[in-house]
Amino acid sequence: MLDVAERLVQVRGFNGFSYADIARELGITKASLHYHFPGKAELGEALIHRYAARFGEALTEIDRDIAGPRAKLDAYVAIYSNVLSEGRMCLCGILAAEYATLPDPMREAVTRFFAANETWLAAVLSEGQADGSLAIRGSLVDASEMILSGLEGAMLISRTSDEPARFSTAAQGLLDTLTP
Amino acid sequence: MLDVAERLVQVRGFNGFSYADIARELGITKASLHYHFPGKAELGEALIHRYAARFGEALTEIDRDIAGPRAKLDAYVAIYSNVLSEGRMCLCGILAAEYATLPDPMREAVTRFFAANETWLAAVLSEGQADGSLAIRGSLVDASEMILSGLEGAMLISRTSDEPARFSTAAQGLLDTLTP
DNA sequence: GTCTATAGGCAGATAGAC
DNA sequence: GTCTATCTGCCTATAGAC
Repeated sequence: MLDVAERLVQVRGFNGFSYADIARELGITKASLHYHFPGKAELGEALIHRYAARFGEALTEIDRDIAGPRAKLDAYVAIYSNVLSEGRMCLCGILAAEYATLPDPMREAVTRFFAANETWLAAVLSEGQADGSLAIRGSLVDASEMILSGLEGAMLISRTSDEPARFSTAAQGLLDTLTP
Repeated sequence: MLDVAERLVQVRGFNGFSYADIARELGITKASLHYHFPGKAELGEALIHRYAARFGEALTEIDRDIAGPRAKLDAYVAIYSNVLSEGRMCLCGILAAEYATLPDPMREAVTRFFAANETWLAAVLSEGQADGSLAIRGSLVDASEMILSGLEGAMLISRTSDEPARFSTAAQGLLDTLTP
């Protein structure tokens, strides 16, 4: 159920799907869905928490399995690429667009997701700066924000285009600006 | 009426407002709105066309009044900053997030808007490359896509944060990557 | 151009049986 | 946990008077 809802949000947005859509795909009724999540707000919160947790695990795996700041950044971009390959937007990216219409708990969860990503990015950039493999102009925080923004924006725009490679070229161009 | 609708879309998204919202703000009835635009799809199309036309004029003014590629890019970023200062997202940026739910004519208009922006950006970058004031890695098209994506993404993310300066620092960082 | 009135449908949500 | 049945409210949209 969360899988179906997640996909619907990532493709159509939080205001672009209904309980009826989920119910139809699962072959159950809307009423059954309300048993698991009393309201759409609670469902939304659960979706973000699960997504953020999974994302956090992926970042931990990168830290554990991949050596070298640039390789870590490439792996980070690969996470986004995988999401996009299914026609999906980043869950929190699409929720950011609908931010003004979201209930408070969802807003806070979205904000936390971005903050966590920037913290991780800043650590990788710091590592790259220390070993000389990356050249960062300005502060680490600003550079992290720029990368996160650039990737979210590239996902957003590339979904309006019919060129699937578009995201990858934009993302690579972004990372290449960090090459000494 | 278009002004009110435009603001509602930019703040809440196309699926996040209704005819009733516009009617309430204008002090008229929903039925009156249908006289001007038979359906929401037609209203949406009109909004994009007007927005794109206004944007195109702003780009023409930049070309006419501002000398130097970097100064032109700064002026380009300033357009985005002004939009964001009112808590709004770029109209086509927020529509890109809802792309899967949009009627075909709106999709095409959004796609054209981005293409026009990239064409303009590529011309400015080309000028900067020719006079040596900008250093572009990779193709002009790729660099243009990166800038457009970066700005749209920075708008998207900065609206989830309470730091108003966030967009500007990300945008400046993006442009600074083009400094020789 | 704007109104009243209303249609028809779908939204999120609840009660209560099984 | 899932169902049927139902509610209330809002959605887009239309007909027809002024």
